[in-house]
Amino acid sequence: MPETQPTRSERKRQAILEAARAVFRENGVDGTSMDALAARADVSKRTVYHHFPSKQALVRQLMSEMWKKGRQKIRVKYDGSRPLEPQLLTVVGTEIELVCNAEYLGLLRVAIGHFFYSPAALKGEVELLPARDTALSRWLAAARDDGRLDVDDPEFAATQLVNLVRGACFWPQVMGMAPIPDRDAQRFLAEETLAMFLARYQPVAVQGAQDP
Amino acid sequence: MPETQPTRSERKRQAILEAARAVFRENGVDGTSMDALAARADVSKRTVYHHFPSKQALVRQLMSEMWKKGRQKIRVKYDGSRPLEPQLLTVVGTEIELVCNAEYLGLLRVAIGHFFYSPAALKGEVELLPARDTALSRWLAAARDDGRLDVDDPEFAATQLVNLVRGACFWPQVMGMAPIPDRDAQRFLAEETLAMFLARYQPVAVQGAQDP
DNA sequence: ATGCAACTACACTGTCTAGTGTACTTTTAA
DNA sequence: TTAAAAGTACACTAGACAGTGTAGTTGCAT
Repeated sequence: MPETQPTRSERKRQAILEAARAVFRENGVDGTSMDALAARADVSKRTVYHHFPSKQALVRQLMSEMWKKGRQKIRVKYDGSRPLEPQLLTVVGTEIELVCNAEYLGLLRVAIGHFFYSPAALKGEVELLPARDTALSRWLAAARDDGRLDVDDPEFAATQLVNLVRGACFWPQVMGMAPIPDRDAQRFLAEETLAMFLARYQPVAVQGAQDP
Repeated sequence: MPETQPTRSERKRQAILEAARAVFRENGVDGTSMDALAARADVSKRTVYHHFPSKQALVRQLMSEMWKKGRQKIRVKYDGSRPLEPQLLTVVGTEIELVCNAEYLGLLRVAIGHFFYSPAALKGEVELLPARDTALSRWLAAARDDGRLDVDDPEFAATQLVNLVRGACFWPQVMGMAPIPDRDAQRFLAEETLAMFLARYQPVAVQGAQDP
């Protein structure tokens, strides 16, 4: 059988969603007419309305896609038996990876642009990120209770950490003012972020090495 | 003479600008009709068009106000004869103050919302901030050449510094997702930012104190 | 082949809004 | 006082756009 498994209807539907992702990211929801969207998807406007009852519904579909993506791998479990640095590097690396995902970033841009003037709605849509914050702050609190970090306020420290990341590879990209960093730049950012964070919060070694 | 010095015309003009600042910040330029704006300014729509030939012109006026505000006090001069910490604290404090100014922040929100989908225009309008970045990175380079900071890449270090600030008191406020921090919170942020930055980049003291 | 669901072209409605025209009133400056 | 400048109310034009109605066409499963 040829690779074109999905039915024509399904293909059209995907073309519409694909076009919506692209054109909403570029010009915004309000900046895109349904006529323009249909043209971009190479589909008649009537077909768009066949698949989605309204523009709002189309937007909601994209939002729920994004929401699913954002929920992946929040698991950050503190492990007292493993050295601190590689654990934290994994956490930071995961955060960077998520946020450097082109499709996720694009959808987030759509959401932020669309809800810029509805702070309540925006807060709701973007609060998958803060959910990660609290996971991180719990991790930090665990490390502190274990005597391996010198943080007074794990919540504040967590926001410092994510601010170092997001300032470099989230906000500029959401604003469309900088390209997504490549692998090397991501690795560099992770390492430097970790270095700064540990310089601030890792207890000074009392005598010998902590991890032999 | 009574305190009402300015002419009626001037008062109307100011009322229009004031209303524009408020209503554009809340609902965006595109989300605000000229009728709504006139009503908010308690002025007839025709009067708005007496003072400003078009909506665009009104927006431009607000942008140029913002631009003027943003240009103030970029002077960061490295002084080899003064201790490092208070100098840098001043720099960080100034950055925080600017960015916590309600009116400036409001105008920047208008600009960002308005130009969100015109990255080129947005870049132009917001690049007063990056101008500050390079001033800061020159400062850091000077401190390094003086042997008082251990930075390899002053530009990167500068963005780390401003990211710590902006992640806390710029982006959330521009997005309308957090209130402007009060004096105490600003001071706390400045101190913690400085502490983290110096923990990372201040050379370890070789023997005695560096500043007696 | 045939019937149905999906698709297309296109005309159309209703609403919103930037900006204008006009006739009249109020403020201000000479 | 008076004339011009500024302001007001309100009706209006023109364009954009979400969404609908319709009549006819295409793809596909039986």
